[in-house]
Amino acid sequence: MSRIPALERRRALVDAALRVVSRHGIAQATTRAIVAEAGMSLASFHYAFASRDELIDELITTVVGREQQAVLPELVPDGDLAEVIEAGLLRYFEHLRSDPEHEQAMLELTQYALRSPERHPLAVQQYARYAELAERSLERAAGLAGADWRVPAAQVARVLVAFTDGLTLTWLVDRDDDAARLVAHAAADAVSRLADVR
Amino acid sequence: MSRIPALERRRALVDAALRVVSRHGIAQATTRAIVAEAGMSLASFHYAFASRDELIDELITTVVGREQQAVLPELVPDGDLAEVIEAGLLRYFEHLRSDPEHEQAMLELTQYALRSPERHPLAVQQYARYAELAERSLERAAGLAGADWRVPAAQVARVLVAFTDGLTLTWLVDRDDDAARLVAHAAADAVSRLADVR
DNA sequence: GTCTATACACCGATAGAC
DNA sequence: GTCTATCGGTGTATAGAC
Repeated sequence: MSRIPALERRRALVDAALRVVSRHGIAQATTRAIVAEAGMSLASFHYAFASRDELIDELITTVVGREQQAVLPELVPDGDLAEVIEAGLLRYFEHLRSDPEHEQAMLELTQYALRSPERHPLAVQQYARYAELAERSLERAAGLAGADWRVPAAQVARVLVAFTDGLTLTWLVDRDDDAARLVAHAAADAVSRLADVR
Repeated sequence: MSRIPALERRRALVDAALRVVSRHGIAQATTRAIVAEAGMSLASFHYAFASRDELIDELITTVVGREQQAVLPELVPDGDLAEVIEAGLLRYFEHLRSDPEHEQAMLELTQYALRSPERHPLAVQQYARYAELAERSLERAAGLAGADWRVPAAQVARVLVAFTDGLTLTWLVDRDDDAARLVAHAAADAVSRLADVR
């Protein structure tokens, strides 16, 4: 068989790599650990990927797209703008609580990418995706609540991404649900004030 | 000489380790790289520390205390509460801009600590210190601006720490100064609304 | 106490049998 | 195409000369 098995193999290895990074961190995600998780031999790895770095690159890029649905999903059309945004943030928070290791893995992959000039663009692209997704949600939220952004929505989106990151990181450290919900509430309030009610 | 040289050696190694982590990331902070940075031999390392992990633990704890001054310094007594807080956040942001690698190193050390049960408490302690420091600043800020916190100041402090982290992480990725300043402004606005003016 | 030399485990990557 | 066996390199840690 020519190419499709190789692609499936790559996919299986990327999935296995994500599981290993989630469970044990990127430092422990050696090629050996990854092929063990995927139930393959070491040589099969290098048949599918030229190097470990190549797999990590693919892991970073593919994993971002996969998570797009969960991070900022459909907004509930009840309430004013702040409430709509807060509901979105709380929904993300529940996603974080249900799979903390996954978000921890995402943070580690980001910081890993920041450490090499060749991979830094991957992190930039990753955050651009986040911001793009947040922007669309914010525009829908403003539409639902009958408001208009005073600041460009793209910039508001960056603020929202920053708040989400801060919530994630601090919660991963202290696991304080109340504090996280307070962050969500305060962040939603702050972001909503960047819009005018029509 | 008996003990003081050993302590000085430990200090020199911790300093060297921080420089290596800042420049190249924790993954590259091998014992070899650290002793090279400190100008020592490999054996000298294990005379001062039982293991690499022991040094990393000491690095995490000592480095937190050192940075306390810079993170949230004296507040300027002009303006209302939001302005006072924003000035503090912007001051932190200038600190971040002046030495990005140091803050990146702090984030990496935190995430490193999160990955092992024995070290997780170090991260908790680290963030407790941050929160404690932020709490004192917030109380002084409320005093200056003539306001009272509706929510316990300790909880407000956690929100502020989360916002600071989010600002740090997103700026390290995109290096967008305007976006970071917008985050600072929005965060200061949000946090200030958790207080009542007297 | 401080060095050089080295033990031993594990890393990424590859050769070569099948 | 897929495996086992292995290479060359580097990691942490230590032994032993000085």
